[in-house]
Amino acid sequence: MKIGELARATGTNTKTIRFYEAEGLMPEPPRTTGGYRSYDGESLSRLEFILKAKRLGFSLNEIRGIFRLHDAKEATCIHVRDLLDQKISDVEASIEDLKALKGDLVELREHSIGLVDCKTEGGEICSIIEQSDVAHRRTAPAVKRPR
Amino acid sequence: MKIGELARATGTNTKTIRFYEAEGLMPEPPRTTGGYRSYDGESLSRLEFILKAKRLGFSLNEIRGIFRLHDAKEATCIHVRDLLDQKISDVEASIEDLKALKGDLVELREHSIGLVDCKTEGGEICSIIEQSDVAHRRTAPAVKRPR
DNA sequence: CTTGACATTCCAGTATACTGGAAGGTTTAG
DNA sequence: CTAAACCTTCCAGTATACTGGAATGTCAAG
Repeated sequence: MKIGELARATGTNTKTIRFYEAEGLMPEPPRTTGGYRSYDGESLSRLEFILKAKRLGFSLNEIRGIFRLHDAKEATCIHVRDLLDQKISDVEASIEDLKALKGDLVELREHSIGLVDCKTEGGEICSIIEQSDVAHRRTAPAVKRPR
Repeated sequence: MKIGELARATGTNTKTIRFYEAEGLMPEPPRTTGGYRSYDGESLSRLEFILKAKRLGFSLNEIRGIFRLHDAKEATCIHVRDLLDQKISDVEASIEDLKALKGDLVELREHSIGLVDCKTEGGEICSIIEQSDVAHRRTAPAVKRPR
């Protein structure tokens, strides 16, 4: 199986697979006489594993950690269970943060209904934001939505 | 006001202020004879504005957009209101994503209680993750928590 | 005059996860 | 034989928001 086939089989692309190899997530596969990477079913499983774990919100670094145990032939389940617990509590905390942020934003939005214009009087930039009292907030998390 | 004082007054640091200047968020201030940046109250307001907006989850790029209007002497409130609406719906969508992710993770966690060990039998890496059916999920958002 | 705190510029690095492109080699069909 | 499709390496760039450090200059106190 060449790299392009593996890419198609997993819904990734060749760049990403080579990147994972360079990052030590995928093992270096044997090569054909022409120098092409030649993958087997194990590579396919490994790549599928990476993609599943990523979908669950594991970082490449966390995935690397799982593989380190696996490649040292140690049991990974206990470790993964811990990661899972950690991730669940991180996700819960993130949800709470976002709810608090949403509260602040909605309040600001409601407050801004009355303002027809906040045209720069005396050095103001935008009274909606300037009049917000967000000293209690930590910097909000990124919420960029994929298009 | 020198850069260090401005930093102290706002709870930032000098590196960040110079960075904002390089990014076009802070104007280039006048210099003392010695070449030191010399800030006034307007700079202070501007920096405070940046920090408030950031706390509300606006990116530097979005803040730049607000300033572009302001510096062109156009009303910023309508624009900010739109940003606010956008951000609110982004935050709502993020919350929903995270709830779905949490559901998946909790399910996996519960499923994993029964497993004493998933020691590598026949090429398995970790059955907790491998047996998860996450084809329906898009890649989960980052949930790294600041320590 | 010296010392220390503060300032300057400039370049480079951090973290994350890739992506783009150049320049070239291999394989397969026609 | 040639053209297309696919592969190779290597370097650099994307986005975000800074941070670190070197080498050097300024200023006020003692």
